[in-house]
Amino acid sequence: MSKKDIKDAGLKVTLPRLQILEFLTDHKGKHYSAEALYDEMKAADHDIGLATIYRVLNQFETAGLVCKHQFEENQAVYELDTGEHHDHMVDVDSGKVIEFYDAELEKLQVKIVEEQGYELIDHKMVLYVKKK
Amino acid sequence: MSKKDIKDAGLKVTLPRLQILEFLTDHKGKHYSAEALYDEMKAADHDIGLATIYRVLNQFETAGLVCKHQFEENQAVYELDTGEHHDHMVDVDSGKVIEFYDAELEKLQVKIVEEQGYELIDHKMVLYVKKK
DNA sequence: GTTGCTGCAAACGTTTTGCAGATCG
DNA sequence: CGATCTGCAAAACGTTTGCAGCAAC
Repeated sequence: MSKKDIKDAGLKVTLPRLQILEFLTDHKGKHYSAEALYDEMKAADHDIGLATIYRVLNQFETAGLVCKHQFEENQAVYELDTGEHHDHMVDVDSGKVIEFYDAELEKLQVKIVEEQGYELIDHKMVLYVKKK
Repeated sequence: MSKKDIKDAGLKVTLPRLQILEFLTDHKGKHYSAEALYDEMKAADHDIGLATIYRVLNQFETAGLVCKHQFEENQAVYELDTGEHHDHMVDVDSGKVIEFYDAELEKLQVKIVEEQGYELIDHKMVLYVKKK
């Protein structure tokens, strides 16, 4: 139902937006940098400029269609937002990203911030790991 | 014991390095961007080029003398590494950074990665919070 | 037809680098 | 004195933006 999602975001349903959203939908759980997505689009014979990729990803992020992460400090990556919150571990050897969700961890975070008199708005968590 | 730390890192004890390390030592637990540090050095009448600040911070990070964090996605900040691990929460209204350590949280992370057959190498965690 | 979108190239802010001269040991 | 370091300016990097033409509705 990608067209509807774009429309609901108050955006025109254009070819670049459809193609990007379709690609991310077909690759749920995978993470792409703007540049990587640019190459993927080119490989699929979709001629989209890099600037458009950035613009569309930002719009999609605002609309809650994609999530943006910063696993490496110099480049952001994006993935489709499926609505199911999860955190990530990155295998430092292979670069592989593993998604996980841990209810206890989520609860603990709320507890920690409340102990300090705060309310949890958002969090960022990446575990860097290595195969045993 | 700042001179010794610099020497132990295999670096020459130069004025810029001493002045930067001294400043960070005098401001434990505070976080500075390279640019902010540059301004602080200028304010203290220490004429250090921005490129040198970056170079020295990178060398200090490699040597384990300072920690680098990415609270906002466009600018890294540095703080003295006191050897005591801690995580951070950022007040989204004031920008204030609060350090905390939670043993349970640390244990839980190890448990989570071990369940997946991994070993925890490092982690990155920032809680974005708001006063209640 | 009007509005909003796209591509291109140029601009941006942060960080890195090449190099000639200065400093450390 | 030799090795390393510094400052400067220029380059590099990922990302954003201005603008003229194009696509969507």
